[in-house]
Amino acid sequence: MSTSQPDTQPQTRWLDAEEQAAWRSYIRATRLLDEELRRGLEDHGLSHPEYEILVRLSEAPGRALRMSEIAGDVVSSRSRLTHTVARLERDGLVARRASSCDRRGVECALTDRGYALLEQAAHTHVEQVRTHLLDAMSREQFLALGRAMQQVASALDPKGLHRV
Amino acid sequence: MSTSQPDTQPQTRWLDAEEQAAWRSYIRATRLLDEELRRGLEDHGLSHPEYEILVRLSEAPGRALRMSEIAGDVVSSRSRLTHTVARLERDGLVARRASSCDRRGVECALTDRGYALLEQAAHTHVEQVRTHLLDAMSREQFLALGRAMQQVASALDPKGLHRV
DNA sequence: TAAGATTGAGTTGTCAATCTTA
DNA sequence: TAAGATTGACAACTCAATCTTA
Repeated sequence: MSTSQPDTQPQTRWLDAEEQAAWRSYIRATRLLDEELRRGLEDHGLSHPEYEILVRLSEAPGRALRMSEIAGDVVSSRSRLTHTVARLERDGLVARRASSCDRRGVECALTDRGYALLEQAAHTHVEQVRTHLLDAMSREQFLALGRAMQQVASALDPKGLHRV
Repeated sequence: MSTSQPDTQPQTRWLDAEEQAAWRSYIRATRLLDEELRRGLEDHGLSHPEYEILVRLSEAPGRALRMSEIAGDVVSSRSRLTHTVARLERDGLVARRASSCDRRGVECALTDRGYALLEQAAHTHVEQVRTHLLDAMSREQFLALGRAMQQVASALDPKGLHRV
């Protein structure tokens, strides 16, 4: 859409040429990177959302988390998380059990098989992140990018809860 | 996955703590922003991929492009583009016709209805981009982010072709 | 009444196979 | 043979409705 038109609708703050170029670079790079990472994980039979769930579980005490905690961590709707975890469970990578404290809740635990697969996938994945993101810029640029994105995340989800 | 383990597999360059934090901020912010933008466009009956296709068409001479050009622009597989454009055509937002020069090709043109819808959706969308991305950081931060992402895009797709 | 989680129906995306023309 | 584009089968995601317990 044009960036500097007279603006018949009220108060739309269009992007100027530089902002627009930056925005398009952002969109294009995120799309290309997503695609690249998807292909890397595909070789291990994992989608990116699935991979991230396994990562969070691997870092949790007892390698287990409640469904709602995972959903907040990986920015997923509860519904999507249920479907995704159902697949992971079908493949024997995680196991679900009723939560001990809150009987409405469900705990999801990483299996040994899940951990083993994650160990393999992580090599590929981290190497890809480094190659395509870190190696494309200076360390300082990357850390600055991280700070900027942290600000974005905080503004969109101040409590880190990611309510859906 | 852990960031500094002994590394039994060869030559995996793990992320250090700062790099890892930056990477997670990036992932989290992009997920949250995607979600937010999706909801904004939903009110206009458009997905983000659909919106981007309409934008590219609106900027093209004659408001028309070949399918393969669109695919490169918006980083989509040909197959996905065909499905998406089929939906846009069903809704009367674009129209396809055989390419004049190359009879293998197909041209896709924005309809008046498509342009009108885009004009409306663009207000919402641009306002969201500004609110959630631009307003979350300084202008210089944002332009720096754009430069970094431009480097990433160039590395992933040097010719700007996005071969799938 | 609300929170945690799941379900099923419909939509969108992926992959491999196919068709047409260069 | 290869490039442009499409197709259909299958997988993943979204939304609204449902079920259970707090």
